[in-house]
Amino acid sequence: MIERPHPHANDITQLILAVFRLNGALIEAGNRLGAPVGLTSARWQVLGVIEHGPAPVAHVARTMGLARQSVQQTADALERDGLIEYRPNPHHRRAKLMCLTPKGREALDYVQAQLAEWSERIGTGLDPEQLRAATELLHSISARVERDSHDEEAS
Amino acid sequence: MIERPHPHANDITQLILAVFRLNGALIEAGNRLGAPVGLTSARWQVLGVIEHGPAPVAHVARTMGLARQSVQQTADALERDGLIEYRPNPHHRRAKLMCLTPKGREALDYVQAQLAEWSERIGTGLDPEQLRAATELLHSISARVERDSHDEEAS
DNA sequence: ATCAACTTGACAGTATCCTGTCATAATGGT
DNA sequence: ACCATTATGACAGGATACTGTCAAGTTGAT
Repeated sequence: MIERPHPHANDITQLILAVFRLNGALIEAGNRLGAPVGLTSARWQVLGVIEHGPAPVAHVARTMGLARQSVQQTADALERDGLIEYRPNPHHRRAKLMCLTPKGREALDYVQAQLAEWSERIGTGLDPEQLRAATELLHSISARVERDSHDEEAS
Repeated sequence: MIERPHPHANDITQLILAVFRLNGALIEAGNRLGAPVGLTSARWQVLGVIEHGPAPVAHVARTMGLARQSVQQTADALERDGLIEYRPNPHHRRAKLMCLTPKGREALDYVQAQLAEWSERIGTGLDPEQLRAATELLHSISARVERDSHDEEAS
């Protein structure tokens, strides 16, 4: 009799705990990384989205998979700190464009340089195949979890 | 010439994004799961820790890897909702013990039953070997990230 | 026994995410 | 041209995490 793959609930639980833990560690690392230029994970991730061209808040939110309002808060903070500025949008009167200021550009450059070094430190010695396999597995689980949530809410 | 495993920064970035996405999906799923009995992910996870015996807030926080103060807020909310109650601790006058009330027990039972079904739905068809391999990889990355953060803060 | 160090809960403040709601701007079908 | 729908920013409020600080309880070294 051939056993169909059927993981114990425990295998999944362990993976979930590992995801929670890594998530926390990554956010903390991101905060440390941007701290010298006054950026947090949330803030430099927003800057990264408008790096190659201005965009309205709602567009950035969609790109990042966050609520419009969350990004709005972050963006307002970035404006207060002078890292971005809002400019009129020729195509939409309400949806002002978020633009990097020189100060924002400088801060983002710093973070990206730090991030490159960090990736190098973290990644050396890891097997690229395993990384890609794990990434694929996580995606497939995300898809299942999201679909399951969606199905339940429909029923 | 044998290539030493040396992942592109991109492989790591992709894994990080997958972790963020799955983390979000899991929290949302946990919230949905406990909603019928008024529990969120954060709350039933706390209940789970004191399931097999009362414990003070600080102990629960250590178990969960959270700050004492975060669990305190959750615990106070659980007490307001009548799911736990604080009892005097014979071994420590300040550190009151968090105890499940019957109402809390009932809610936790419900969540755990739901969780079992959920794990079943999510887990079927996944390869246990891959799950364990991914878990191990995530742990190893967590360890690297945490050690890296720790080293930087020391220097 | 005393005192320093640690632990604990409490309180204040902050960051980041969320939902809900509103008015205004843009869009598409009739 | 009109109107319903959708998109957007603004504002309010809540949940979950954090740090910092304080006073009180506990513990251990001397």
